Amino acid sequence: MATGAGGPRGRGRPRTPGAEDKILAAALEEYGEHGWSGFTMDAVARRAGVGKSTVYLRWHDKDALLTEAVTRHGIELTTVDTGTLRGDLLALAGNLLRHFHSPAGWATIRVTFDVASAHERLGGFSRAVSQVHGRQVELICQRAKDRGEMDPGIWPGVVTEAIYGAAMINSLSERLEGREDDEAYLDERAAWLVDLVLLDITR
Amino acid sequence: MATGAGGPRGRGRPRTPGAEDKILAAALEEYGEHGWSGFTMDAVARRAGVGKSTVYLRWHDKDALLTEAVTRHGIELTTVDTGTLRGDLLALAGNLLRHFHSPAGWATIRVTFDVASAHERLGGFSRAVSQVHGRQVELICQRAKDRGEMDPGIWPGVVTEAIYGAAMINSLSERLEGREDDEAYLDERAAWLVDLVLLDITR
Amino acid sequence: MATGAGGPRGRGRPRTPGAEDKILAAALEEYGEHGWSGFTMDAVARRAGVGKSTVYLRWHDKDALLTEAVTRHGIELTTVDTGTLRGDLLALAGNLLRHFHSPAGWATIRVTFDVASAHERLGGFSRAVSQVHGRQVELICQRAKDRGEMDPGIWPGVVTEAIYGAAMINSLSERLEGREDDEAYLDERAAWLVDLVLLDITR
Amino acid sequence: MATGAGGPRGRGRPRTPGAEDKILAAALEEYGEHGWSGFTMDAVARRAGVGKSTVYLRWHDKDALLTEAVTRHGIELTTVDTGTLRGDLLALAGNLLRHFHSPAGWATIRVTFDVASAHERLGGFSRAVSQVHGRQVELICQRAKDRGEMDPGIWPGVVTEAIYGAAMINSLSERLEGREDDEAYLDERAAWLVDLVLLDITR
DNA sequence: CGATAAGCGAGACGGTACGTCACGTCTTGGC
DNA sequence: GCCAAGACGTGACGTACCGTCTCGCTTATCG
Repeated sequence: MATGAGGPRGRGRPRTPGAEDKILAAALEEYGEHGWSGFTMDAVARRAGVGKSTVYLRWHDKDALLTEAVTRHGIELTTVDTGTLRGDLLALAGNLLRHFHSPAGWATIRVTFDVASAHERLGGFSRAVSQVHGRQVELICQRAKDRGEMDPGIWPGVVTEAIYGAAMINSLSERLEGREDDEAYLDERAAWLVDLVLLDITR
Repeated sequence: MATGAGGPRGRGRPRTPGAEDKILAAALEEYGEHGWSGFTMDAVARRAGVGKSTVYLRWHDKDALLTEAVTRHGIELTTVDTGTLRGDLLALAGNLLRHFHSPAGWATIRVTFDVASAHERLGGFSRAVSQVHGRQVELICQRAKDRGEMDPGIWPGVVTEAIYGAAMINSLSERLEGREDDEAYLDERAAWLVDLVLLDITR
Repeated sequence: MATGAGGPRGRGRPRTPGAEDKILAAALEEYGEHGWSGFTMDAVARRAGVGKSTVYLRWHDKDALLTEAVTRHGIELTTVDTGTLRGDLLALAGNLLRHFHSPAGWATIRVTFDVASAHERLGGFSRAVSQVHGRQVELICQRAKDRGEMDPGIWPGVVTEAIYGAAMINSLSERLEGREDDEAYLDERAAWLVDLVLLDITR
Repeated sequence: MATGAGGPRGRGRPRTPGAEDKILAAALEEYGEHGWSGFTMDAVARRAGVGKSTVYLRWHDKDALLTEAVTRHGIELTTVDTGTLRGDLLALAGNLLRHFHSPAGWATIRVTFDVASAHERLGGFSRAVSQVHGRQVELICQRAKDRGEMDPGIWPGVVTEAIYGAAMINSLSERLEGREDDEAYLDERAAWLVDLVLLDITR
């Protein structure tokens, strides 16, 4: 992961400010267009208009770059406090479905699976994904529990797995079948999904 | 995909019968051990004890080999007729969870996601996955409908997506957290999942 | 080298009579067109209209085939008894120049040089070339000595080397310069060459 | 042929200075030890201690590398001004005989013949050989003509062909017969050859 | 005549080298 | 000391050819 800003302000030329964002964006675009094979560091550097050394100065290798590129965009997921559990979950599920249907969101999924396959280096990324994504659901559940909408004994992971799993499989099957994006359909699926989850946790 | 059997019985030396299976098995093992990067055709050929030409004679490139290796093993999933919808779904969910936790099953997922990302060549594979996996659920649902256990108006795709999505996300989260396999836990999850689905389709 | 005819007349199907000549001819043509690199056994077999096994049944490997193809054609060189040393040498030199300018003759030279570079297996070929070519000159010289035209003390090798070396370098330089074949020029060169040799051996 | 030195001084890392010489030397050694077959680019790169990309960056393919390797060493032939035509020719003939008996010189011959067979790409190499080798003889002849030792009407090519052809055939026949190198014999042959040429051009 | 044997065209086989390409590192001059 | 450019050593890619092998077939001799 890139060395965060700040630091003791070294002596030489400072790192070009916009470089990191340009590179991360280029990485995501390349990954989206060409997939893992066909995703080359040279192409990323060329597309970002920087030299390879600038890339390798910030990320140790290909995996690290791609992982962070994907994490950054996956992290943008936010939730709103609508006042009801159903409203919160509806917003989350809708965002998630839309996210997974976007190139960046889809890339997130793929990288997550790749990372989950490599036992050695999953530390940072899995933690990031688990925490960032899981945290949102925990917040929602906590609010619901505070309001008395939800049994305090229920583990929020159940909700997380249900929503994320459904969104993932939905996105996958649509892609396999070549279906087109359809906002109304996504909303409908979100509603169906949330009601199912509510049914389950109040069962 | 390898040229199917049969044909007009060409004139030259026939292709070595066992070669394809050996190569596919070697491919799966290599993929399981080393992941996509680190999966090399030379290693597959060496492990299978064949020359590279023998591999490339059957599969056009790395992707094609891996795709078929994974499809073959993903296709082995079968179901049993236990006499009840719940029993059928329990067997399916249990098999699926165990499958996705195995190296070959996990590889299936990864390759499926990769294939779903490449719009050009998903034809054969996505059809295979959709049909083979979807067909099992359709059979189960048809039997349930015949027995009057299930409302004929329900689209089996709902069941498929729920079970596969849950199995997938479950396998993913276990891997991300480094959890170990646990038969009892898998059975418990399967039961929980099936009951959720039943709750949904009888809602 | 191919097993000559005759033999005890085995039991199985006899070797197809014309095959050897077809293969040798095809080999020479391939060599002439594509050189050593680009000279492939598959192409030879295809051009000759036979299977590879038919080729390998007769020659142990590529070298052996090419060597014999070239030897066969190099061996066709014959001389005539014109009654005078100068006439005999003129005929020989003319034939030789023409031979080296033909594709087959040029191939002979190239293969000879290749063979001369491989110390292990030059046995058969070098003997063939030395004897076949050297023998002609020896015969001419013997007749000349018998007629009293030539000092018996002169080693015929001198004549051989002079004529063959000149013909070889002549052919080489013409090729390097892209000059076209020219019968009259060849005859002129032959005459000049022979007179030079005569000058030398009567010196 | 490798891009000559100089140039506009590009921006990236300069090509490693010694690499070309190391590679050319390694190529000659490999060729000398293993001949054309058995001459592999991997082995050349390994022996030179460089990567294959470094080789292919400079030479387009195997032929180009070998051709230049041989040209470089063939070009080293120089002559001395001994003050007499016979002395100059003796020195040249001696050098040439020794050159053709050395592995590098012999390789020059072989490659020259190969190049002379490929009509497409003989441009650079044949010109190099013709000019470099022919130029030496022209210089010798010019000096002889200036001194009045040689009829100005004689074309120096006659001398070139005679000396080079004799040296070539001599080296070839020695190799075919497996004769060992013998300095005294080479000098004797050189003297005999030069006297023959002198006899001819003063005839 | 049928059995036996070898040649034959076709082409798959295990290897190995080809020439290309990407990785991650290193080395310039310029900023 | 960061940067763009690009050469470097390494190693996998997918192709092509080597020399061997295994088919089904043909063409001979021998019993």
